[in-house]
Amino acid sequence: MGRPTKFDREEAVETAMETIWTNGFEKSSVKNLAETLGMTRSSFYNAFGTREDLFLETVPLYAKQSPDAILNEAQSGPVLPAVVEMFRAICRTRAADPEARGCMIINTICEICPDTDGLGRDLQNMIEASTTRFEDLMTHARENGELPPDADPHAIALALQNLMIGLNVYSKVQRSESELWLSARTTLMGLGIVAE
Amino acid sequence: MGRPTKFDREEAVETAMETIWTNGFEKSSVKNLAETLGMTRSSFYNAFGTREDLFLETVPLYAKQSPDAILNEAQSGPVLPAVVEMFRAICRTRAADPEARGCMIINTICEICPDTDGLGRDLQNMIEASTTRFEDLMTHARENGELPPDADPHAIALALQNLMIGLNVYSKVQRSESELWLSARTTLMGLGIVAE
DNA sequence: ATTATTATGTACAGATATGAACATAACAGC
DNA sequence: GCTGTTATGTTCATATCTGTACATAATAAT
Repeated sequence: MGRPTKFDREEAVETAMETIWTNGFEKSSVKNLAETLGMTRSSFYNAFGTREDLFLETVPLYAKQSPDAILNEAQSGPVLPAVVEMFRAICRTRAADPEARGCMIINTICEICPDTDGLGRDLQNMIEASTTRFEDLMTHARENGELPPDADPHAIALALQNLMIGLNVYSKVQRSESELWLSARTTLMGLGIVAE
Repeated sequence: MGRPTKFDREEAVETAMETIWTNGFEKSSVKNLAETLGMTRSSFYNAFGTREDLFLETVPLYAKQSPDAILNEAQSGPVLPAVVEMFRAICRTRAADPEARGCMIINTICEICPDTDGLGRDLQNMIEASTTRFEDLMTHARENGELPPDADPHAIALALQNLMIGLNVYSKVQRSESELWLSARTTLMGLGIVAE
């Protein structure tokens, strides 16, 4: 029913993600995006609604390939090695990116926050969810005996969240993987997440 | 000699700083800035050159009131308390800003980096200088006996630099001073910068 | 084939941006 | 008063961007 779309939506969302990731949200104008996607602005508005709508549609796709995705897999057994591996992956991935794009989500936060309503609110919620995930993992680790009984999961989670944000931004100017990892590892050692 | 300027340059630079800090570098167009400064674009170009030139002119002014300015004062005696006080000041200042603007320098890095030449290069150098300052302070602290002899000033400096970047960005979505400080304090305790 | 539905293309009207060219204004010094 | 110098104002030529409005094209269902 109705005229069929000339483009593949999934493909378009992925292209949009790459464009926004590379050029930033604000620089990715509707005109720019529509041209990149090979359609008129008219079709863009019709297919995706606002630019913010499309951005939100790219988020799950981005999340799938984000270094922190491994933390979403159900952990059986020790959790700290997975956390360490994630931070290692952040350092590796960000340093390996020749375009030094950092993290699309955190870049967008830098660009548009503060913004209590709309997209800014959504981004804020994503960070909150990430922090909660860290806290759950730390609580689990304490129950596991991976962390001492007097460890504070909430405090550690906040520190990890900050470390994660920092690395993704720092990687834009600090292009050495080993220096990034030294920064992360030193912090993680202090937090008792990595042993030696 | 020549027609006198109608505006006070220092005042104009400060206004420009506030504008860029609040709205971001990219959103501060020459038109926008010129209007805010009460002059035509023509006068703007004549007085300041490019937008990047003006930005660089605002940097020393920004640096003067930045929370990390206290680290530039020559330290006689213990250095770690000054470092702790600086991180406390970052949390306090960023949380107290009703506009949640974060740090002007780091915001601009997020916006325009990667960018190996031009303004991006300058910003990269600023971060490098900051890291070196941390490393000097940590070396000093080790000689002072404030840090153990086996402490690694370089590694700690990288961790502190990352913490600093993280806090300034995190503060845009985490608006609670106490949560920010808990994040920072937990990291600092792990690094042996703050005792209890 | 007609109809309803949806995608797409074109056009409008206005806002914003850039940088340069050129004229004009206001001063200092001779 | 004239001249050189610099700040400022005006205008030009373009380009980008936004959102909407309306026409057209291509399908599915009847």
